[in-house]
Amino acid sequence: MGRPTMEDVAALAGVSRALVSIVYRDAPGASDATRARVLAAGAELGYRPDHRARLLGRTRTRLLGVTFDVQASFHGDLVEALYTAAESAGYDLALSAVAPSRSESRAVQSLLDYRCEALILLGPTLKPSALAALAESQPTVVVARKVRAPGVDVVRTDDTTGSRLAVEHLLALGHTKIAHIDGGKTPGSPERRTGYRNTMRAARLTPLIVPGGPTEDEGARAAKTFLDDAPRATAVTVFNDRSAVGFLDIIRQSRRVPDELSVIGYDNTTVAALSHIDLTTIAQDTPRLAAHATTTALARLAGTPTTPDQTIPPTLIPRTTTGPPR
Amino acid sequence: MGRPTMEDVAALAGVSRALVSIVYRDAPGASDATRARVLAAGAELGYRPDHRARLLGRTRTRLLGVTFDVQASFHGDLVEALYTAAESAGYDLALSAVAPSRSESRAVQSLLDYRCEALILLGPTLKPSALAALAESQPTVVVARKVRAPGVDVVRTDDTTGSRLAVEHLLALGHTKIAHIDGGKTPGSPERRTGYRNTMRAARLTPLIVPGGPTEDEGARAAKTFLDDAPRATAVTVFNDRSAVGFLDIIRQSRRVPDELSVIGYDNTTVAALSHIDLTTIAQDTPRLAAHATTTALARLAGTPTTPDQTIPPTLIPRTTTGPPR
DNA sequence: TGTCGCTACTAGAGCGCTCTAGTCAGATGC
DNA sequence: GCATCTGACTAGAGCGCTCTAGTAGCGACA
Repeated sequence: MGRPTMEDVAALAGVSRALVSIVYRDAPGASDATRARVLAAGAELGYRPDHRARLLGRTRTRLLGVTFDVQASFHGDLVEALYTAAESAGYDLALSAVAPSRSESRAVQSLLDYRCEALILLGPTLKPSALAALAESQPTVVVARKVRAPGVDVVRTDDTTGSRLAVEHLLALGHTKIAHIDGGKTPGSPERRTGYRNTMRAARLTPLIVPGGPTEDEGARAAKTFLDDAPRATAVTVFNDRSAVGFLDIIRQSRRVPDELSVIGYDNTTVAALSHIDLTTIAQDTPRLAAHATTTALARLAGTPTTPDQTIPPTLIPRTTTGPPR
Repeated sequence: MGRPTMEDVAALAGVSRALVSIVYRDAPGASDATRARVLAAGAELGYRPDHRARLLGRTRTRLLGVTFDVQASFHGDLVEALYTAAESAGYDLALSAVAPSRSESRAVQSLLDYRCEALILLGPTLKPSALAALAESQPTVVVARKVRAPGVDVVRTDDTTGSRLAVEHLLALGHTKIAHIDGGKTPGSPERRTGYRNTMRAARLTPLIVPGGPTEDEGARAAKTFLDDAPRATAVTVFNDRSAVGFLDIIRQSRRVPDELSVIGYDNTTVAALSHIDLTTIAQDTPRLAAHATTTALARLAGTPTTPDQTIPPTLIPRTTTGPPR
């Protein structure tokens, strides 16, 4: 027999199936008394509308497909924020995980099979051409990656501003000898480098960039280069938290942090927040990223023009790895 | 007009809708020639079966509902493994995230609305009574948490064995003075403590347990207690990786690791694998956990008797925080 | 030649909803 | 008193599939 259907509720309440539908959709056309009676009958039977049938019945699925990397904790934050954003727009989320053994195109296909109205891809690695192809059949929003693909909307953090915030924080503390450990050719690295350089120049200071990369190891390696290249620097902005953690691990052997050296990371990962690391960092504004992604997808759906590349300003999270110079 | 339907494919291939269904379900009853012709027509139209309609049409949804914590990277591993396990059983996964702003019961309800055949809950925090209630309407498997609730199957790592492995690794390296930093009243803590104690006793050694907890801070605090209580210990097994990382951070100020002190964590988190931490640890066998969870759910579905509490042995991941005593 | 058995296919009734196009009282207007 | 309107409710046709029951065609066998 399985779970109760709308028919069962209708029979118990002594009304038609259609009326039950009206009540459960919260649509106009039922008196308050009947409404209450139907809901009571539904509750008694433990009725819950079948989502599949509901989706099939109406033209619009009110479903937003989201792909995310199962390992990226930043994606976790975004998914949470997307739930909130989608819900307030009356949409539901269909999640599809990307993992080493589950490719992104696989994940996307399964979302399409559910007839999601739009796609929100978190940090996708698909080629621009593949993204453009997806965008042809439904609105496609890329979050947290800078890509140019026709028809694809991008919502990302303004990394140039992020870097500027980091440098300005250090300037405000009184630092003048500020170096930057860069992220090599990682996405986002050019923007963060530019933000650093521009802010330094605006303050009439000399930028000093140490080559680095996105991992702890590269941060650790950069620490050695840093000691040689910029021994007199009193502060450093690092490409990201992971790199900063590796950097700190080495640098602490010869410098007290923050007394002798202030360090800022980027991303506000959970590792940065660990009490024994307690890294000052730049946080991406996940609720706004999520809200903009949702709004953009819905705007496309509605045929409203969208801004294809939106940047959201990040914020500084001051912790204990930064302080005034000695 | 939207996406092509089965009807469109049928028309193009010059066959009935039912035949197209047969072909796409890979069911017997179509000649090879027709099969090819139908698939060609489908490909030409870019047809993909509508998942919702497919689910509605058949009695069984072949859908496994999974709740997971969006922040727990361990859950990420499990989700990946579950995709693999479910797929080989011909099932698909419906994911529902649990987050601070999205309660577990919320997540479960949305899975039920999709008429999942069974529920797989990763580290759920629901009360046993709530779990039992869920188990009444469909198979419910709890992964990575020890709970006793009628009708609920549990699949978890054998933590006693995990602790034993840790101690045996240290014994094999030649250690005899081995302490344990425990996890307080965290789930799993009693089992891990027991495993440590039993293995020590079996080796005719005196167990020494230092109170601790699951976080970095508690690990760091335990490090101070440890230096007072067990100054002569040459090795220590810590409740989990997070605690071990905090412990290491403090202990390294007075002891060289592993020369003067060997340290083992538990969980094999990504943090443990970071090259500058490189923590020897105990890894949970996620593929097997996932496989057992899936198998158990399907067995319940089939009416086969299940083992309500299954434990999977973990494995030791040797890294550089352990070595022979000086 | 009749009928049995097969394979290859089709017709059509669901699945559990949504939603358009009604019906049918009873209130309102003139 | 009659047409008109409105609010409350129902009938029934989909949505895009699955799946059971059934048919058509054909070779085999007695």
